[in-house]
Amino acid sequence: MSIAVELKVTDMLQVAFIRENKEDIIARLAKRNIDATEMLNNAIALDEDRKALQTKLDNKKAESNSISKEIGNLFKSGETQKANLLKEKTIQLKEITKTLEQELNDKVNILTELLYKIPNVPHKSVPKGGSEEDNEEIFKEGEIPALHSEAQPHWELAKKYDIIDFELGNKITGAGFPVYKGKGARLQRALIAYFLDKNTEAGYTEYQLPHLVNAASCYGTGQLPDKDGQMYHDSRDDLYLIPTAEVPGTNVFRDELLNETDLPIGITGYTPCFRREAGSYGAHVRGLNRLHQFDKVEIIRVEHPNNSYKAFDGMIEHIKAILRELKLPFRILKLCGGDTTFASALTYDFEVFSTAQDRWLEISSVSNFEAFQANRLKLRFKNSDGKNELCHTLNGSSLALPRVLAGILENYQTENGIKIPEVLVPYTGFDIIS
RNA sequence: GGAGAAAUGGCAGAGUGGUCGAAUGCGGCAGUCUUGAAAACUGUUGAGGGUCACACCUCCGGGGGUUCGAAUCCCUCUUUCUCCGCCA
Repeated sequence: MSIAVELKVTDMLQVAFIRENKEDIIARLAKRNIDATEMLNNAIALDEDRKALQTKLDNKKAESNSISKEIGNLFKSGETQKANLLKEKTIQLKEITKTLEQELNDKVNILTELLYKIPNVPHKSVPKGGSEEDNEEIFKEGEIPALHSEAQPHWELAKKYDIIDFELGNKITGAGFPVYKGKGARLQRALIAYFLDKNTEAGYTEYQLPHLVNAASCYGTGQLPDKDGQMYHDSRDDLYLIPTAEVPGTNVFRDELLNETDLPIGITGYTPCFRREAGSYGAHVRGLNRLHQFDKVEIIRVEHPNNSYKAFDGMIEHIKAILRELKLPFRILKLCGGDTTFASALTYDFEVFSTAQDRWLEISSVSNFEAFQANRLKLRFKNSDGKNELCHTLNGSSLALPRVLAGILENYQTENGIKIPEVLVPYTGFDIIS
């Protein structure tokens, strides 16, 4: 199915932006190691064609409209013969408009499909780079604990204390679908409740969202067409299992026209996330490091464009505060162009140090999408001039469960068992797993 | 699953073939009044394409059809509501 048909996209706002900022866009997309010159030129050329066709068609329609009006008047004044003569003429016009319409449609489809493949333009501050090697560490905090000599990675601990069963998940579903048991399950639930509480305290409204979404929602946030194949898809009903709460959460605002005073909006929600992770394998995907199904609490913001980067900073501080409370050593990376996701203009990743694995684990990703998603979502607000303007959208994990859990298990392990971070004890009801 | 009703601008809600992009109300914006605000009154206010600006074109849930002409008639899909049935 064509994308344009799926989404009824007629909005060409993006092309106007491309035309005016072509050089700047090319320079910035170069940070993603993409040479967009040809793509942008194509888009502009296609749009020129589109306009020409549109004008031609419009003129034919105008002609046809005025004749119809005339016919109406002739019938009223009883000049039937004249009217019938004119009818002949409109029939010819109809043929012409029909072909033009078809041509225009095809053109729009090609253009729309092209536009959907252009990723967001990175923020000025984003470093150029092709892979995670080029990410910039911009912040680091917390002490890396000195573990006892028998310290183990979390998958060994999970087995030892019988709190996560990877093999059982294998039987029931397949690899990457672990089963949490006993205190493991309880700890998981505690973390979810704790994160949601922290987020609502910070002013986010809690939502419970659908775990399956339609294709339009996936286009809205940019998972389609970019991530087709990475999502689980039910072809019978053409629904996708959500890869993140970002998709249903941001699509709450699809096709909305807000008042300026409605902004900012912040929502939070817990959902499981489903990812096919096609193509990933190896030692780094052991245990909880990479799963097909995992839990995550997400925060999502809709902001006035003038305020979105300030809001971004606020989200970073919010997540810092949570990690401080959990007393986990963490660092923040500014992602380089190549590592920044398709829809994002600026992304910071939070990583927790896993002492037993001696490596950093990504536990949160905070992004400002600027108007990229809003353009696809048709999410606008009426500004003080009375004009409709695109909002900015942001989101971040607050937080992703499995690796936080891995970090806790590994960093809090002692010879007597795994201690529970103080702030979680009210939620778990126990203070050690032994 | 069965029967019926409905889908119109930011919201509510009129409109059954040309004079309808669409009454009216609310909301928004501007003004009068006020020290300021509220109330009241006056004016203004759908979206997109296109243009230097006009003109012009498109949009009344989606798609298709009838007609010279469709918000209005027909078909179809989707969604919502009411009643009945079933059910965690």
